[in-house]
Amino acid sequence: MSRSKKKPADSPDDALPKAVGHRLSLYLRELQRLLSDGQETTSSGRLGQLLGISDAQVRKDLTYFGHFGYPGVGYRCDELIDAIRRILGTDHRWKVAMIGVGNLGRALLGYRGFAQQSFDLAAAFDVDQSLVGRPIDEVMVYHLDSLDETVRRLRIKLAMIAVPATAAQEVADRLVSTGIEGVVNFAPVTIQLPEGVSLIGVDLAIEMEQLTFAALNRLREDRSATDGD
Amino acid sequence: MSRSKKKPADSPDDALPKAVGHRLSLYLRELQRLLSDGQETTSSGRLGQLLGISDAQVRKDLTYFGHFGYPGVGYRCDELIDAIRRILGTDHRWKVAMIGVGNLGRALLGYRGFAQQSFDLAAAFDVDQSLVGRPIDEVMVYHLDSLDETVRRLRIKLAMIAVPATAAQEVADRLVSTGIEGVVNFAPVTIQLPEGVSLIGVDLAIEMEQLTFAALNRLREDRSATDGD
DNA sequence: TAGATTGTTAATCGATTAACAATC
DNA sequence: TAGATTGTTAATCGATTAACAATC
Repeated sequence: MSRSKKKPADSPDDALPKAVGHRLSLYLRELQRLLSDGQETTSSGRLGQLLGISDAQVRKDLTYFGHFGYPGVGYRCDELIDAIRRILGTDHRWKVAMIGVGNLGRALLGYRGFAQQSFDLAAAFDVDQSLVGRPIDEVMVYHLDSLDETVRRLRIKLAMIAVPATAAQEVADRLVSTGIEGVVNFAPVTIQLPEGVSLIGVDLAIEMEQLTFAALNRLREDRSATDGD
Repeated sequence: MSRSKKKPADSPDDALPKAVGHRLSLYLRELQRLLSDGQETTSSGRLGQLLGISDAQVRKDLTYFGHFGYPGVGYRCDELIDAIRRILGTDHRWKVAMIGVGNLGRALLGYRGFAQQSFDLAAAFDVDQSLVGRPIDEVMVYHLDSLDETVRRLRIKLAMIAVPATAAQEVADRLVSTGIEGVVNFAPVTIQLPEGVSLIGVDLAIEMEQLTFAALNRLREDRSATDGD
């Protein structure tokens, strides 16, 4: 029997509920801000208040992977930051490839927020020969033909797809064959990946749609609340 | 009594479950692709397959706001597209303001995907005088000081925040006072808005963290699946 | 008609919240 | 000690799935 009934505090044996992941990132961002504001400790109540969720939710999320709190006191920001980074996998750095150096890809190459959270843009790729061979924001641009060779040589494990929708699936397939571990797809199209590769889709037009949907939904709520009286 | 027990087919009186909104956008994107590929009809099974969700889920989502299907046949793509756009609010166009014309803001001004889904970038704002007064990608750049006046004059209802994290909350507050209806925040910080304004947060570093989290979670799953045997 | 697929109900599953003893 | 806050259990809530009669 290689395993006890209770999980060890800091290396969970079971997958965490899906919804927890995103909140962990929000906790981390908030904790980093609190710490840089000079706050040494905080509480589930405070954290929940800042993020608009309940204190019980915060504590529950954190207990999935250990016991970091001090009853009567709260949590030490630095300890909790370290713990969450371990869970998210950002306690070490990751190399990232950018595929597509058009409008959006170029902007993302210049975004400093990635490096701050342990992601290093290690290479960019495009089919436009006029872009190849020259760095953009200190990231070298390679021809897409060298994708497999370059990704393997530099040991890149993650990629962002910022190519036109029509090319996204083919690029994704080529990335998979390099042995990549995860992909963020910015192209406005659903792509299919095999089981073993993580996929996050970010569609900017869809985010805007969620805004108008929420605005209309608010009207629908109001209507049903005041209706029938 | 102004209302029957059953909801009318195409104008729901109750707010839709939160999780449904995002899937509606995915259905819409897929339907538009199917239609442009010449598919006149599709089915819940096919749609679910393309998006990796169950056929029951698709049908359930669609029945929240009506009966569009033809038993034995499926759904007409064009009808369903129209219906979903009505629900999302993209059956008419929306004017959008971009606040912050740095790296990211500029890239977003050039993104054609917004216009395709009914969002028109109507004005951009920055504090950098050297940018003010000249259009970028056909969008005029105004000084942030004229935010209130310009947003009201152009009847802009939505905004994107692409300013540094430290300025995001103040910009958000100023937007609220113009009477804006919704905001997408690209700054990596939590901002607080009053009840009546919709807020979507898009943090690109957090999306990357979700990728590494998912990759590690996969390992945790495998470990617990093969463990204890 | 036989085959396909919807709309809908009931059962299941998972996630959130409330409550409180244990702890500092 | 009194006050604050954790970790955890049980109750609640909401979302997903399975199943199937109704329909074309």
